[in-house]
Amino acid sequence: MKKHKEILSRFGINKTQFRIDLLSIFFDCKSSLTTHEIFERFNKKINKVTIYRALKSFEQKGLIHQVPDKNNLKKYSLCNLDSCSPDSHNHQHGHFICYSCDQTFCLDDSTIKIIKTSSGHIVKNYNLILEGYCTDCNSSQTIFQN
Amino acid sequence: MKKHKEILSRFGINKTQFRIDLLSIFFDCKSSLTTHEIFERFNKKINKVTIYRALKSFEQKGLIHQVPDKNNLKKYSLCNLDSCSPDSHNHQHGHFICYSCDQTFCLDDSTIKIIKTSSGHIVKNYNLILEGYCTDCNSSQTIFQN
DNA sequence: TAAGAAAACGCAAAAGTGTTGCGTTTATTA
DNA sequence: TAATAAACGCAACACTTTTGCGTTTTCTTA
Ligand SMILES: [Mn+2]
Ligand SMILES: [Mn+2]
Ligand SMILES: [Zn+2]
Ligand SMILES: [Zn+2]
Repeated sequence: MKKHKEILSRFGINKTQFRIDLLSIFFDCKSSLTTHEIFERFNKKINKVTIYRALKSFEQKGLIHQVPDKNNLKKYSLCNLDSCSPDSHNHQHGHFICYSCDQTFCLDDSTIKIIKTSSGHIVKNYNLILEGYCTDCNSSQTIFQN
Repeated sequence: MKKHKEILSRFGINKTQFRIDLLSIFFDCKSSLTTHEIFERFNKKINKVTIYRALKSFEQKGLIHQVPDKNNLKKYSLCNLDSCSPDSHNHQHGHFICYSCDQTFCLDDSTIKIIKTSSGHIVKNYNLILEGYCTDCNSSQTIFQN
């Protein structure tokens, strides 16, 4: 799509077919993506090293950010492209991790409100991790409801 | 120490020398520990597999809990031994991760206050991650202060 | 639009973390 | 003290991620 090419240019990334497709996958994705999930979406036609390098580049340029994952995998979500750049990622939002499907969802500011009082440390960024059962898993597995 | 042996018994873990030492390391540690850091503290005299299995056991029995880590490593901190057990871990506290030294600190309840409004998900647990510069790193690297 | 430079790519190898199987040792229980 | 269970060391393995290098593609600019 035209928009995706324009974004890659703006963030200083060469417009290869793979990177255009990768960006559009992130735009379509409601939650977050692991390397393996991306590999699957390309029907294993792309080299995994290429995926790793693209993700690292996207992250450095401010397109995507890592999200917490219970299985210690690298997992990424699209940034707010207005507030992130090669210079700095600016994230003040929470993440929801589903016990059942392991997906990580970004939560927007309206979903959570945080009030923090002081400690001895200098806080530059924060991330609230909520754990539980996502809407999809909850509706299909009422056993977990209480 | 006597206290550590008593705790291991109470949580159903055999009192081997290594596990006694491991527990006391966790008691001494102000922040959190990776497998590698534990390996170093034993001067590489202990097999890494033994460390992995001890950590898994400690976690299952309710002695330690995993904490978030920027490098996707397994990292653990001591639990509040009054509120955690083999049956369930009960954590509602935040963690502070230092950009400079990578250490993860547990924050007690008085440090943070969280108010969360609803989303479509069912929340079972939460963990607030604060990022920035810890007191030690901050005092030695004033360049980061602003 | 045709070089030349820079970025991205594929393949192979390696590094790093964590797991599993199995025989042996150590601790607990009775 | 003998039987049982837990913990241990070693070797092998699985898996994710990184690095090196030569090739291909994209970008720049003249
Ligand atoms: Mn970002
Ligand atoms: Mn706990
Ligand atoms: Zn789910
Ligand atoms: Zn620090």
